[in-house]
Amino acid sequence: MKAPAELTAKFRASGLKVTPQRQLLFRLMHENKGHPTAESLFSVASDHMPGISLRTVYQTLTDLSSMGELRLIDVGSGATRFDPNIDDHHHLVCQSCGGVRDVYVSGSGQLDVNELDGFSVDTTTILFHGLCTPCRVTQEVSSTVAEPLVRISKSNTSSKNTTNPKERMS
Amino acid sequence: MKAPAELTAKFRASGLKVTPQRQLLFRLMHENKGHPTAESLFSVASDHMPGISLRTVYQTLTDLSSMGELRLIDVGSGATRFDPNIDDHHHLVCQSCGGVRDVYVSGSGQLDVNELDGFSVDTTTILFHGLCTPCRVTQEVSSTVAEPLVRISKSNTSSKNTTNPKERMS
DNA sequence: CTGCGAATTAGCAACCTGTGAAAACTGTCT
DNA sequence: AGACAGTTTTCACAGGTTGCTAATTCGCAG
Ligand SMILES: [Mn+2]
Ligand SMILES: [Mn+2]
Ligand SMILES: [Zn+2]
Ligand SMILES: [Zn+2]
Repeated sequence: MKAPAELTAKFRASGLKVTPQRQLLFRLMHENKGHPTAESLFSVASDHMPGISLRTVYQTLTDLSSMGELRLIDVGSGATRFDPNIDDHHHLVCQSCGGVRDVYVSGSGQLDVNELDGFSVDTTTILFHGLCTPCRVTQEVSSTVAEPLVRISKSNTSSKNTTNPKERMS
Repeated sequence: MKAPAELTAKFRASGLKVTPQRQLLFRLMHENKGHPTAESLFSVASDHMPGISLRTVYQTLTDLSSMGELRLIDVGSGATRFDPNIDDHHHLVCQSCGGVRDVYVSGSGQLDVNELDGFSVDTTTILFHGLCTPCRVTQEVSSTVAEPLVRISKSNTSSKNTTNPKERMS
């Protein structure tokens, strides 16, 4: 995403006003290396500017995206994610923690598609679903240790073992 | 998706009962060549069995999907779509009418991904966004005819020209 | 055939994400 | 400074999906 100063100029040039809320969001997104949801960005923005509304966050983000300064991505996790990276890239999505990471793919243009049959492709989005390293590790551990086959114990010790990798894939 | 008879067996083997509702849904999905939403399937099911509940449709579809007989796909159009085709395939999504069509892609395994960096890929989903033939045609037409550059006319003839291709891509 | 436990239904409530609308507010231009 | 158009905020609400409960039905193992 462009720097706040450039966005400011671009907004004004488009007849859009540059408000403190927008400036804040310009900055937060510009500095952002991840793929925040509106809600998570709202939460961060609220720390800097209490009182800002979620509606404004949505508004500004969709403005930015329709100006091509931002990409909207949907990894199927419910909420739309906003991507400050507008390079041609794709995403890794961890099935365990939900983390999303950028990935650059070569050869996506040479995909052999059958029965295109008149359909004209505009953009291609690729999602790689799998496990990020932290999640894969904890999974391996818990699978080697796994299930003590129910030894003694009177009341099945409620297995609240939903391992929480707390990784940073945002 | 497997045939109703096989699903019946599989359900019973899993200790699930085979009710008329489930049988109907087995059949409707088995015969389905598209990518229905829960709601649209509910609507069809209701014709055959008035009184069936949307809740049951959701229930059965998620049962089927967790048994691997069905795939859940999210093309970003709001509602989850249920795909009876569990072959390894991908989708064309029309940006104009929202239609979804199957497409078989070769070479998706040989995509060169940079910085995989420990992430282990399980499945890859590819969405080709673009225009289906009917939509492309009406779009071309309306763009060659398009915008008479405002000639005379007193009141800009309200361009209610949102062309409705009514195609069958479901 | 019977009985038990599962499944369905109806009628909600709740959740999440996102949008529409109205009223109050404020950036920007002159 | 003043006017006006664009913005923010708030609140309501829609769409999709799941959760819950109670009452009833029903599949199916024995
Ligand atoms: Mn990205
Ligand atoms: Mn499909
Ligand atoms: Zn992970
Ligand atoms: Zn179309």
